[in-house]
Amino acid sequence: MSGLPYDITSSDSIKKYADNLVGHSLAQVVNELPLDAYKLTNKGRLGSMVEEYFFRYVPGADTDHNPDFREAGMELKVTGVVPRSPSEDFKASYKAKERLVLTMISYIALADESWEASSVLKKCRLMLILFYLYEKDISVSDLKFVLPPLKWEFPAEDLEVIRKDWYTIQQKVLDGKAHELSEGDTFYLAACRKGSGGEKERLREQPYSDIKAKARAFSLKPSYVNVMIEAAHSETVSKTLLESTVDAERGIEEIVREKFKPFMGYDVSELIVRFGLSDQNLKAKGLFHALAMRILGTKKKHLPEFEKAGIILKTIRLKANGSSKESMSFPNFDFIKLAEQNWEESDLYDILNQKFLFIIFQYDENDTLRFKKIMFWNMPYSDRLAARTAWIRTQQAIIHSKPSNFPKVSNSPVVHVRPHGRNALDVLELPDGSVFPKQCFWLNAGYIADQVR
DNA sequence: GCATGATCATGC
DNA sequence: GCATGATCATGC
Repeated sequence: MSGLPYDITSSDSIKKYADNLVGHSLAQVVNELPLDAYKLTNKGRLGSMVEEYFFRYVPGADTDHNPDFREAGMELKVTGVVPRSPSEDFKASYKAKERLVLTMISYIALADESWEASSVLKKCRLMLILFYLYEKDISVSDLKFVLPPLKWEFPAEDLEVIRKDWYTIQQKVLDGKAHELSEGDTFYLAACRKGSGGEKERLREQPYSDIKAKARAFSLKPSYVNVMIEAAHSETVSKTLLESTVDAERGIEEIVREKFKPFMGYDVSELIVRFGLSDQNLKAKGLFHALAMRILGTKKKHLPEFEKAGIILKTIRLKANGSSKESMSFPNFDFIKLAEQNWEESDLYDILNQKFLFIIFQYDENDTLRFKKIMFWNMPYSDRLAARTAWIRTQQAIIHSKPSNFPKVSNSPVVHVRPHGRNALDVLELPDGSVFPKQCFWLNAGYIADQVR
């Protein structure tokens, strides 16, 4: 056995291990970095340091253009991103700092290769890309990794464009014009300059001309890397919860518990980074909901299994003392419709008969919000009776145009009624023709805390 | 443009 | 410190 915390033959296992880097710098996740690592500011060293100290993986001498993780057939790439300016109308809020260098070009070898047997394809067919936030003059050990690691396989159409690019570059070499290569020659794959121009350039030989050419490497253009960054943002782990009949046999509840279990006790801000939500608006009120869905493996707001089972996912923030920070809202109701319904045909009746999945967070003594646990819940019968009483009082208040009689926390033990619109001007009509701010039923914060305990 | 899933703000 | 009223970012 390798003794490594991941399976070197499995690209998925390697990727999963790489998740541990997200939100951190190398110095934060590796206990014993050599001292000089803290002084290095040459970003080019980061890739090999990640390989050596994080993956603790040092493959044998590579004379044959194998990918870094030879057994898994996957090349590791570490590349810098910088924030996009807010005005740029892109989803991702990072962009590539630079082109992504794939492998050095040997003009001599290139002349005799075919694309299918080329060193660049052999090495980079499958890549694991780690994105770090570029900062000037920062030690490489302190650079933070952002975005989820991206396991990248070129889409077939892209690979075709790249194949043509590769032949364009090769043709220039065959024409004895390696010294005239330019990044503008090609579309996705480019022959980029390698080595700084300032110092005495080390020129290279080319096979069909005596003129020496600048050292170049195969690279993906920054624009292409930006597409990869988009992909890292939007990558979906899985669309469904139950990925096999084996999962299905174990049941929704167990699978869900398993998904959340690894993150119990985690600082929520850490999870937000790990699940690629860090660059979204952290004030979005659906943030924790989005986080929960990502832990479940989807970027969407719905999971088919939850839809089918009628499971309502709700997030709860508890204070350090165990009381709930907020009451829990439901969709707003139509006054006129509610006035005409029976309890059994009401929306609230439906909701309270459904199964809930509570995702529970709690502030610790240091005011750090941590993921505490999950809980499947449905409302006990006696509490549904209390909710019915509140619903009937609400109906009476509507019928008699007395919104001030809506049940309140102070006079209703389980649910109460409160505004739920865009603002006070977001109104609906009452049966008497007047309007009133939209309202909805809320589970009392105190009641939630009791149920969670 | 509105429903959704929430959190924020304030007054008692 | 809680109850109540108000509002927000987002996705469909």
